[in-house]
Amino acid sequence: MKLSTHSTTLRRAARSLFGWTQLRPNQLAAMRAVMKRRDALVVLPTGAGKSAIYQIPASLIPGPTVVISPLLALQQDQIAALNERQRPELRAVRVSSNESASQQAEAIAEVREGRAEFLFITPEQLANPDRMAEVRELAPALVAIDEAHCISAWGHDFRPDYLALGHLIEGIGRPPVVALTATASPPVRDDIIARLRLRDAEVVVSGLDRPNLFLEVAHCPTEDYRWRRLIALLRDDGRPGIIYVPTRRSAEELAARLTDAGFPSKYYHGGMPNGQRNELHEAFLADQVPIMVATSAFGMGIDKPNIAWVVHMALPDSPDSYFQEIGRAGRDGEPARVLLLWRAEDVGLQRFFSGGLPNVTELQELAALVRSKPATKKDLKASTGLGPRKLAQLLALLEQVGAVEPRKKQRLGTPRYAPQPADAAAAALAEAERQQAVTRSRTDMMRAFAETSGCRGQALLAYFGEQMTEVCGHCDNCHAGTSVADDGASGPFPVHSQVRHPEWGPGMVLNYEEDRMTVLFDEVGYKTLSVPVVSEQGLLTLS
DNA sequence: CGAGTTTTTCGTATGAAAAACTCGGTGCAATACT
Repeated sequence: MKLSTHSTTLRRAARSLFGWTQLRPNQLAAMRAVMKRRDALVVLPTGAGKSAIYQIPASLIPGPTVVISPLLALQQDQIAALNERQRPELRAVRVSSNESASQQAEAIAEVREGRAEFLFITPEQLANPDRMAEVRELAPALVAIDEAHCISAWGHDFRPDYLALGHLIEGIGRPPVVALTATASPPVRDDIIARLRLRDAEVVVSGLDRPNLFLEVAHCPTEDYRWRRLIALLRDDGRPGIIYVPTRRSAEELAARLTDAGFPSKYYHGGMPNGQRNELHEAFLADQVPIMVATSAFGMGIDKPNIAWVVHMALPDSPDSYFQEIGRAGRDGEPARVLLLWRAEDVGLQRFFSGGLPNVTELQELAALVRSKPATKKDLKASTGLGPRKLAQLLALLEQVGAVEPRKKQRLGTPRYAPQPADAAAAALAEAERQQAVTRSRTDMMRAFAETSGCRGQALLAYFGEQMTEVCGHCDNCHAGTSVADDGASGPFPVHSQVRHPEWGPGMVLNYEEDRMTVLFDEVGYKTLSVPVVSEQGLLTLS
């Protein structure tokens, strides 16, 4: 039988390459999809041997593998881990702005000549047409997208090349694609599949519940109370942990204050020099920094098993970020605490981060400019005087509404049946409003999580599309006895069914909790509705 | 959006209150310097 042949081969390779005597059922299922050259989306908690899902099949499939990974520091760790094994079929190289031109050429040559299996690269590199052609020449047999949730989280404004990944993969010959992440709610999964243009993808999702994490939330009326709760935890648990703060300044101030108070701490944020960041990262992994006070920059690639607690000193922007950040605790399986200390005022900052709306006139002028003559970003920057950040945001929006498309030689042009600039600008603004509504509704969901008196494990997993029938038993509310068992609470529409609201348009039913239901609407984001009202007034219809 | 800081305002002068202003996350790559 062909399937079992793959299984045997995979098991053998796992033993020979990684010394593993067995593979978990989810790992094996995902690897088999890759062996069959099927596209796959894999959602597994970190530490569940996610990288091996592409690495083991890659070692067996003829032809190189392109690994698209978002952070250079993370790439470096992954490459080091592979090359440490000293196996030619696992050898990894990369091209990035960190390498000189000759180093880059050498890396490409190694892959071309079969001396290396893995080519690590960023979306930004692939967006360069020369680079894309070079990679296409290598005839990659597989593309792995690491930290695939970044597509959804970063595409819109932060790193726009993430939006174009589907296009970029087609540009290198469109081999089978395997996308991997530790966190992806059902809408995020849909977004990843759509943007990567995965075909008939095998979706592997494993249990997301983390029973050894004790989930705790405290509403803090004052800053002083927040501080005291933090100190109480630190006195209680001397093991290493991470404190997440919302701003760089608060990272520096809190680390100093804690150190003064007898809790030696370091701080970490994106505004620090790279060398210093690397040193701190390494020191933390090596148990030399007991307490790290950090912004969200301290995140991906922190694979430290003995993080015993994670505290949030403000409401995170979304359950997606929150889950990602608390997931770093307790990887060794030991009991770990996660504590969210929040104030209603925290929401203000998230509002700011969710950004202002673009100017319609600027959008229209930009659309007209590209229409008059295809231009590079550099040309557009010169002729509009817009900053690079803003320009990229406006262009991404115009591209999404079909008013701009990438052309050869880094140029941007107008598609054949593109809307007129005025219409394009209006559509782009509407798209920006929609994105903002969805982003803000995620913050609403985060706040709802903080305010619930029900089971937090259940609430969090429901957000990620997992329906728990029992209470989690490892959160403050379960402990206090206020969690209500979700006895298969259900309502008029099945979970994950598509519905339509007269005002909010189409949406997806996500879960039921007591007499409320959560629906994710395409246009306005997450909304919580009362089930009796929905039933009595016929608010929703199946679509 | 909102906290924190600076400037303006009132006019007996002082300093207190009001108003105005500023700042706030995540990283790639390439560029401009030493």
